[in-house]
Amino acid sequence: MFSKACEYGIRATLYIAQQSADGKRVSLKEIISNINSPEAFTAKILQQLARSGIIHSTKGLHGGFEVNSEQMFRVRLSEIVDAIDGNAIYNGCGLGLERCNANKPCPLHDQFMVIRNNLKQMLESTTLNQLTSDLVEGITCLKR
Amino acid sequence: MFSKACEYGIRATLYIAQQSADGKRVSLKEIISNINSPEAFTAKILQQLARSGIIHSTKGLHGGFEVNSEQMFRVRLSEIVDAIDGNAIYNGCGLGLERCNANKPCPLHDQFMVIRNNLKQMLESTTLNQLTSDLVEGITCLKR
DNA sequence: CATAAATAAGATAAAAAGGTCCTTAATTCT
DNA sequence: AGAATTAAGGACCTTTTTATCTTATTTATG
Repeated sequence: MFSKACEYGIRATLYIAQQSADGKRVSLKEIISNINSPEAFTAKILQQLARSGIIHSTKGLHGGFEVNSEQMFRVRLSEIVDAIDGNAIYNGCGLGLERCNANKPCPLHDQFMVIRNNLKQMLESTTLNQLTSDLVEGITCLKR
Repeated sequence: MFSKACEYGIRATLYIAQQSADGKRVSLKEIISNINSPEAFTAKILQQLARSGIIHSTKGLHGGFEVNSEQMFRVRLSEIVDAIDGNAIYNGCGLGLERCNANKPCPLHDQFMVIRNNLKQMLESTTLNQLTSDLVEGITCLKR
């Protein structure tokens, strides 16, 4: 469904958000050990997320990553997916046709439309904030 | 969503089914020109589909591919996807966790469950037969 | 039976995704 | 100022996916 980079990106962002909700800034090392992801690769993804305005990064001693309160409430999962995987998952044809639309649809056009719209709707309506509370309470987890 | 191989596999199978509904056996060259896919790569995928019992192949002069009537009514899209991409799209965790389940769910477990179940249900309930009539009538298409 | 037409199969190549390493830049503490 | 710590960035490597090339094998037909 998503690329590995996108999976790590979402998990990392949620971990950062969880800790930010607690007023804590976190380092790359702390992130990777809590989401179980490869260090250097995760660093690249975090750079990308920071450049996209999804998370905030600070260099130097006591630096690290955080999600400010504006981001906590504004950022939707769709924004992370767009930043890393692009919009092919919503816009592209499920069977790989270049120009597939209601006029000249592929045989699964309507069926895919329903599923993709559900996915799109879910990602666009879910904010970081909504997912952090269950994490904080230990109901959900980001590794294993 | 699906790999390129799977996209070509579904399109090829539907083209073969469409022609089989008309009593015609089709060659690799005819398939690729009608679904717009790379020749040698498509040949590999067709081998795999034939080994999996999804289509039937015949060697030699006047050979080619066809879908017999048993296959036409038995084969679901899910069977093609399973044969080429495996079941990760249904079974795997959306965020890439090894062991994600209702007891220790990832933050998107429930949301993904709904979407995946819809997809699974759609693929498992759709037969080749159901998709060929619209193709024959020119309502849907397999290239462009 | 030779030939042409067709798929099967194995080896190879190219491109993309996944991942690492090393140096640089920024910041803070002493 | 200098050392320590942290992220940023560029080059590089590895694996997987996508795709091709070459050589069998099969079969209908003149």
